[in-house]
Amino acid sequence: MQSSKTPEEMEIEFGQQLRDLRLRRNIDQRQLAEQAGVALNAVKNLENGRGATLTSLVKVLRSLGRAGWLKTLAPIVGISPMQMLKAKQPRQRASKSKETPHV
Amino acid sequence: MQSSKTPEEMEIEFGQQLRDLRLRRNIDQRQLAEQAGVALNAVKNLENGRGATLTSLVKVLRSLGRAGWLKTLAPIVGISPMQMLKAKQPRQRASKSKETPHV
DNA sequence: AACTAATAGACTTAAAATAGTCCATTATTT
DNA sequence: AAATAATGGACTATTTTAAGTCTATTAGTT
Repeated sequence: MQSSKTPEEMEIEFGQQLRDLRLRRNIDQRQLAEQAGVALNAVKNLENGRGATLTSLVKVLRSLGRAGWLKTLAPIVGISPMQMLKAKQPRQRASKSKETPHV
Repeated sequence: MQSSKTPEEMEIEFGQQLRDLRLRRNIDQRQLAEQAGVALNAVKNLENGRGATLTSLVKVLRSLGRAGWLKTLAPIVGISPMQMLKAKQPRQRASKSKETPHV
């Protein structure tokens, strides 16, 4: 079942997590902004889900020591060593026959 | 050891993961943009790490079925049931004594 | 209870992203 | 190998965010 949260709600909840991480380090928004190299307003926007850029997010995550999280988006789908031998080079573009897999 | 990648590099690698997810579903950028409710350019920006908004990212993630990933940023730090009883309400602001924990 | 400091919100200007369109390039198909 | 379709890149106008500053509120301290 899809949680059917709106993008706005999701941004707010996401911001709460960012705040959580910051508070665990016990630094205020101003300090975080400084360390991350963004404006105080950028941090406010992120934590309150009021709209932000991916760049601001990345800088803040680095500053919070959670940059590694960004690498966990697309988990590797492992294939057996035997199959690996005859594995084709991965697609670089979507193929013509539409609507296929649904992973 | 910090990977010391620049924010720019990180955005590019992140975009490659987004592309990966899209290709697993075998849909093209145009289809993804439509489904997500963003412009084709927004998808291009995301996948090529050329700058994007958090809103665009959230919409695209939803469309790719990876909205749940957004909830995994700040893992819960569990405490024992006994300690839970006397647990104070969590901080809502950073405290005065600066530079403390380093989680 | 009074004080202090962290955060929210509004405002302005500059910078950046979105949306829409067109053309060039290149992977994939046939 | 030729045809087709997916993607990259550039461009313009519009919208959104960043950055900087100020004020109001309120959590946390003393």
